[in-house]
Amino acid sequence: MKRRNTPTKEAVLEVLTTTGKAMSQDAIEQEIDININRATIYRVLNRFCDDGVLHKIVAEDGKQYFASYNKVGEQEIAKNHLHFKCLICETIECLHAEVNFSIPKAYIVQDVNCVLTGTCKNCS
Amino acid sequence: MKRRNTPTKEAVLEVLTTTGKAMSQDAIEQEIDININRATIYRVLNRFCDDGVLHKIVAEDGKQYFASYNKVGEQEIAKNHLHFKCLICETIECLHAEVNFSIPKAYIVQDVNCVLTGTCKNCS
DNA sequence: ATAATATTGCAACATAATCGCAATAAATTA
DNA sequence: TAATTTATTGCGATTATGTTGCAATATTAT
Repeated sequence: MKRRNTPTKEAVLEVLTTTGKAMSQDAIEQEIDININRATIYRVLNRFCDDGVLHKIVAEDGKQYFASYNKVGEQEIAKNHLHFKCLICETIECLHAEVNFSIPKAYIVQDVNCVLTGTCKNCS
Repeated sequence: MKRRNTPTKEAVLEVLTTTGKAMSQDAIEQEIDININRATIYRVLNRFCDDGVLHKIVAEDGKQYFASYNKVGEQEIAKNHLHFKCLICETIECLHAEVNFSIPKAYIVQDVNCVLTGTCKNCS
């Protein structure tokens, strides 16, 4: 399905690439000047995920957070990376660090979803 | 607050220690013969978590899964361990494997929530 | 047996996320 | 530029997960 450029998409993507953090739908909505419907934001976010522009993280609060692979002024983040949720500033950050583990080789790993919780470098 | 023994608690704990898997509230409810209210199951599960008997995992579906630290006939599982969600049999398993990562020391890690997705040893 | 209070069931509530459908708007074509 | 196609949006309704208040019940201790 062909994509079209809309103010909504641009606004959503702009917020995420600027902060470089993983944000929830309502946090994104608050950061955008224009009014965008909740359902629309979710659809835009999910479409970006399908297209490999964004990725989705589910935190221990059960909510979905979305983050760009490209933060402005930084290198692109790897597909398999860690996430850090700070309990102080309540942001979720993508870390340039791989997750390592050793499990029996009978297991076939397709995806890694790893969220660390604690105090981030700005708040410690 | 003192705890009391009830049929509900026993039934819930029995299911989880027998399977050794992480289960959601509705999965637990289905496995129990007697009828137990949804809210009650959640309260029992959360109380067990508070008491360190169970632990809670949030999977990428945003749902909570609960697992015992002690599976019958197996060694106790460590606090910081991996979880594996099989896409075939749709179970969540606690793995006897630690998560390793290296991040800047400014970060203070309090908790690790790591769920691998793929095909488990029984389904591969 | 009685009293104290932990536990339960029920209903209501809160929140996250999705979906159908009609209206709108972007991109393509004439 | 105008017309056409169809991707996108907004709205409302819906689903699902999880929690909470409150009265009724059941467990434990006296």
